[in-house]
Amino acid sequence: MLKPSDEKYLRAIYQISQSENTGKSTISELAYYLELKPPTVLERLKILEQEKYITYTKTDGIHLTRSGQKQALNVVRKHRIWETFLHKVCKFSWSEVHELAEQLQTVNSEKLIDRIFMLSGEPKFDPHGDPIPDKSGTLPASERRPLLNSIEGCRCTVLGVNEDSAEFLNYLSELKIGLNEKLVVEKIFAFDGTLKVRFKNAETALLSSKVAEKIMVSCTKPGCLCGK
Amino acid sequence: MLKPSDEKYLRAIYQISQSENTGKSTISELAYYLELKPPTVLERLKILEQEKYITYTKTDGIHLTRSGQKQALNVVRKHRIWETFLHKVCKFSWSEVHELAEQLQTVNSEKLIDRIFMLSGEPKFDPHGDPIPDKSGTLPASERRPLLNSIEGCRCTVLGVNEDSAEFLNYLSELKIGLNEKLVVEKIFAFDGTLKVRFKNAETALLSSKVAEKIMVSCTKPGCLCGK
DNA sequence: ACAAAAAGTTAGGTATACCTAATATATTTA
DNA sequence: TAAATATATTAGGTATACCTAACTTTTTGT
Ligand SMILES: [Mn+2]
Ligand SMILES: [Mn+2]
Ligand SMILES: [Mn+2]
Ligand SMILES: [Mn+2]
Repeated sequence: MLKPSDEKYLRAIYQISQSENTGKSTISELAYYLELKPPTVLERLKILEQEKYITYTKTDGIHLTRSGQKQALNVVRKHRIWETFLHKVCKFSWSEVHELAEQLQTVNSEKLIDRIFMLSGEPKFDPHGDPIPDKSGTLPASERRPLLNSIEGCRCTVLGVNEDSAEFLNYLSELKIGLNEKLVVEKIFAFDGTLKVRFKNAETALLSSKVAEKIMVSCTKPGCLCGK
Repeated sequence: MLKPSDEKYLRAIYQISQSENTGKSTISELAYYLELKPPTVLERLKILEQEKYITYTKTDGIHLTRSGQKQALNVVRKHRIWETFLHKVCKFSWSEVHELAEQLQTVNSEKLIDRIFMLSGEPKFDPHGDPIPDKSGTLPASERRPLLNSIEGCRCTVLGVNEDSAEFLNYLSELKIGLNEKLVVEKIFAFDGTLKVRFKNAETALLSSKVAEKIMVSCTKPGCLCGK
């Protein structure tokens, strides 16, 4: 049985590997993500390596083994189910659920996860639009891509975000960007990559490339070239 | 803010003080209850004493201070609300909820407790019949007493139990004793205090004094002398 | 009242999970 | 390519939460 702290590490490694296109993570990234210092992380990685959940070499970085991947997906499942439950059933806001789910995900009962998943209506995606793995670790398909990869004219639906910090999520509220929001990419300013988007209600907003990179969307304009 | 482990100690001290009629607890009782060794407990008590949650002297045992009592009641509140939620909303059985609630009670969010309390229908008693303190620490009134204190002829309703071990709760299921069950004390055998009780459906059971001591009831026979 | 048993206490030890400071190794960048 | 910078590693330290073994004090039974 995994310790709560193992679960944190494996989920973090999984998340970082996902957001990087390299599929790996490094000690300093992990340390930053977990709010720990590099020596602490290194020490722990050695144990996770002994336990065969990861491989680590300086040159190749940190990779999940098959077994580690399976464990990580299970933690991700628990985390996202709790987030969904908190949002749908307990009526917490989009930006409150992550922190609470971090605490709740440590509770050790598959039966409990099953029940709260049922109570939440067994959805495929969490309140941030992230896919919920099934028990075998399979993720439901989606055509998510960063809003940043848009071309002018894209009609997108906001599926989720790639960052969980309250700071970021509150900023999105400020910008009036919410889950399942539809928006049109009206203009892209080549100078710094800023996007001008228009909402359903005809209001517009300017999004920096830093923000647009973290907003995950699917394009709904038929025949759009954004996905190449 | 209390550490999870402080909360465990304070709840344990509260529970023991309640079940003893002396209103205090001792190191070895606590150690037994928490499944720890006496030196571990002693070490911790010194810290809890420094933090002004308890007083401890060898002669007088362990007492909660006013502040400790307040904290303890809050933990009890969280614990019993989780138990209620697990039973009523998640459909866990009477005997499963305690262990899970021990894990869940450590989660730190008053708002979450409020929400799940609401989802459970804001009841006054938990699935074991124990009263749920309100936010100020006030317990709803009830005339609970151990079944053991009965006299022959008592008509009782089972309100709860004084022990949470799965072993005990499963034994009760075996004996067909459940919450809100009505029973009549038909005979008390002076030799060892064993009680013969009769259920609504006319079946009977023999309960050892050890079991009867832990079953909490209220007597519903008008003018019964059991309560003196 | 005294021996035996129980409860409490002290001393010293382990494992975990974190840290800082110093050093070594890679990677940038001028 | 050499210096500057970033990243990884080693060494050694702290706090917490547990333990056993040995000793002391208190309670209990005869
Ligand atoms: Mn999250
Ligand atoms: Mn999420
Ligand atoms: Mn309980
Ligand atoms: Mn209970």
